[in-house]
Amino acid sequence: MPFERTERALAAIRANGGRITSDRRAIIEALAEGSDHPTVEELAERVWKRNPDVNLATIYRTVELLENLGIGFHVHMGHGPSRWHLSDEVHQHLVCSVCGAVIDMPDEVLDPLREQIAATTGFVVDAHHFSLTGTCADCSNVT
Amino acid sequence: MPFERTERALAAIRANGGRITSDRRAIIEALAEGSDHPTVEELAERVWKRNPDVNLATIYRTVELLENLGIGFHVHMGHGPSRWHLSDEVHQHLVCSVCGAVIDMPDEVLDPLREQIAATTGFVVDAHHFSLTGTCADCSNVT
DNA sequence: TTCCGTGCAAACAATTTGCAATAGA
DNA sequence: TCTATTGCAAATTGTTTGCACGGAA
Repeated sequence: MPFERTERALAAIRANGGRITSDRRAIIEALAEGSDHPTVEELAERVWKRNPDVNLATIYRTVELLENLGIGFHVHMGHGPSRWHLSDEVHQHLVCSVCGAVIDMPDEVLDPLREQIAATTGFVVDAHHFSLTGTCADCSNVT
Repeated sequence: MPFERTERALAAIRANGGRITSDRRAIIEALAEGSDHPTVEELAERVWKRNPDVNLATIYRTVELLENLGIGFHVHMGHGPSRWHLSDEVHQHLVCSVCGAVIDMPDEVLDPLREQIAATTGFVVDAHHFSLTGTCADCSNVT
């Protein structure tokens, strides 16, 4: 699975006239390896296990490239740095503002809201770009 | 209205053992004066019309104070700096990622979603902290 | 052989902080 | 008076950029 995603991303870069470098391969493998949402710093840790010589700026440039090609996205989950994931993992994120826990939700949970908002305002909600903040079950109970 | 909100905020500070300074009064008046969501820089412009000597750091410290007292909030609306508003203006924001337009929605639009998520996960969605991104009616049509 | 991609270090934007001076209560 | 608040400048954090070199195609 991670392998397929890696190859698909590399193919997209190639199809766009971009070059496949060992740096890019290491970065994309590191991003495809988990189903989580690493920050650039966290991604760098993984990349450096493969190739310690990859520069941070290169990682920034590569995730930006992936986003421009529509195969990568960044999400803001609370304060702090952006978090990155590949596009075949689109879903919503519930982030607890007390303990920081992250709960993934299928993208469709927003469908009723989307329909209502589209009907009344014409606005098409996309919203994977931001997470939904709130309080998780554990933190709600501890009061 | 802006006057009342200003007095209420000042009272909350006083009730908490804080001191009322001319800087804080100017900052809160500037924030209460509109129903919009200024960044700290934009807020500073308004503050400086009242008192040009207020330091930026003081504005940062004051909005942080308001937030700690529960009478002010910041929202992330797309990239760029946080935007601030007083707590009696709680609502959701739809932000168009194409043209940047901001549409305010009553907070209750999220109620059905809140109920569904609470029922299935126990997570209590708060969510005024982030805006909902997407594409506004105009930008959707232009394709 | 061409350019694209990369390293490096400096630039940047938004925000925070330490500390001495100042001013509310 | 006593301590919270402020100014100032420096430090931080996350990210971007200019430019010369090196490596894919």
